[in-house]
Amino acid sequence: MSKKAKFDRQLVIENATNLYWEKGYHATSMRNLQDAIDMRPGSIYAEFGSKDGVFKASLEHYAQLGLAELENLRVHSTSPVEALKSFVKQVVIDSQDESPSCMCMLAKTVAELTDDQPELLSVAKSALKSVEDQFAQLIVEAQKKEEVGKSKDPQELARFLQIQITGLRVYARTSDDNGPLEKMIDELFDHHPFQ
Amino acid sequence: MSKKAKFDRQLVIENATNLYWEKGYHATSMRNLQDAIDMRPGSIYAEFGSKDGVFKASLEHYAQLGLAELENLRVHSTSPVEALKSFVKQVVIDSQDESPSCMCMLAKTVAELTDDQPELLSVAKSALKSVEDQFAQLIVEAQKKEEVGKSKDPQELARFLQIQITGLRVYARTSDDNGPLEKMIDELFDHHPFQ
DNA sequence: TCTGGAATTGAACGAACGTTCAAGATATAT
DNA sequence: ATATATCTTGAACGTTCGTTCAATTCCAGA
Repeated sequence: MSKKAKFDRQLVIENATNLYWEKGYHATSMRNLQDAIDMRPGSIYAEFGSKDGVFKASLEHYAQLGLAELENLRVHSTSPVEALKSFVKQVVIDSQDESPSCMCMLAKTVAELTDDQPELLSVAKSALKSVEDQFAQLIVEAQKKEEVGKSKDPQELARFLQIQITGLRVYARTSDDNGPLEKMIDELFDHHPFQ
Repeated sequence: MSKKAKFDRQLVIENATNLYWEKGYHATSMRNLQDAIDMRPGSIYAEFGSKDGVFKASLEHYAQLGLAELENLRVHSTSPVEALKSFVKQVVIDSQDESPSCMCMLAKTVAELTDDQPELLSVAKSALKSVEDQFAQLIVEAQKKEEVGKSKDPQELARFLQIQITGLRVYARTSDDNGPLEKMIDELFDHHPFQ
């Protein structure tokens, strides 16, 4: 019965994500959002409830993007370690030109928001945790293939990787020379704690 | 001749820094600031020119704080490497309870701001660079004392350290278990690229 | 073809934003 | 004691904020 919504929810969330990713939560206004997703306030509030609602949907979409990309690299690589290395290079190096921000949107959110926004904060934190868990799974696979020593704790290595990525991405934002970054990533998996 | 300003500029900047450090640039309003530093708009604008002016002064004050702390650890340690390790532990572990935010204010700023605020961004970036340069100096000292191999590039190690700190601090914000962090910091200087 | 219900629109709301400035207060020099 | 240069105050400015909602548009089912 009656009318069907005419906007494409997936596309709307994509556009919202790109805007929030670039500008961050506080610097993005509802009017910026209205322009970016081409919806009027009434429709936005009917669909998402609030500015926070759109942001939450964006965070979740962003996390899915990352997990999907990781999965994509996994199935297209023979080696789990190579998949991880490609992922790191992609987010640290390639994202500088191709993405709304060279920062990880989740890290950016965790850095920006305070406990005034507990729900958004917790969405970002647990999304980071899921990515870390996927890293750990890939490391388990790597151990099965003897690419990583079996005495290593996968969760520990995954945490290490997460920390490297965050540090590298922030650093990438402060510098315009990618040379050192490439080199650091190449060496990442060749030394402690990986080897 | 005539009247002297009655507010304590140093104290005002300290309070402003703590507020901006906690909430970030965009989430801090001039009215928040007025309360935190106990000044009325007229006086603030006479002294700092704008919200950006206060923020810039805060960034510079924050950077000086960090450099001073590093210097303090240097003169009170026999070993440069120990000074660096203490610094890392202080900013990553201790800052969680004692500071307005467990994030580095400079990294937080670099992550939050876009090129819409080129001057503030560049202040934050170059402050990060000065800290990195101080790290490098300490590493040169460490090399003289044979605590670090002389074949290593001090600037490279300094960059590595900067990246570790940033990564660790963001991670600290996502997790409430400091155990892994302590361990990672302890191991930081015992492996590649330091050894 | 008509109609009922859902989706869309955009003007409008009160609040808060960064900033200005005239009026008042105050310390110094004479 | 008075004059004056400077600092302080806080009301007010125009703008933008997140959000609401009555009016309108639109389409599926009869």
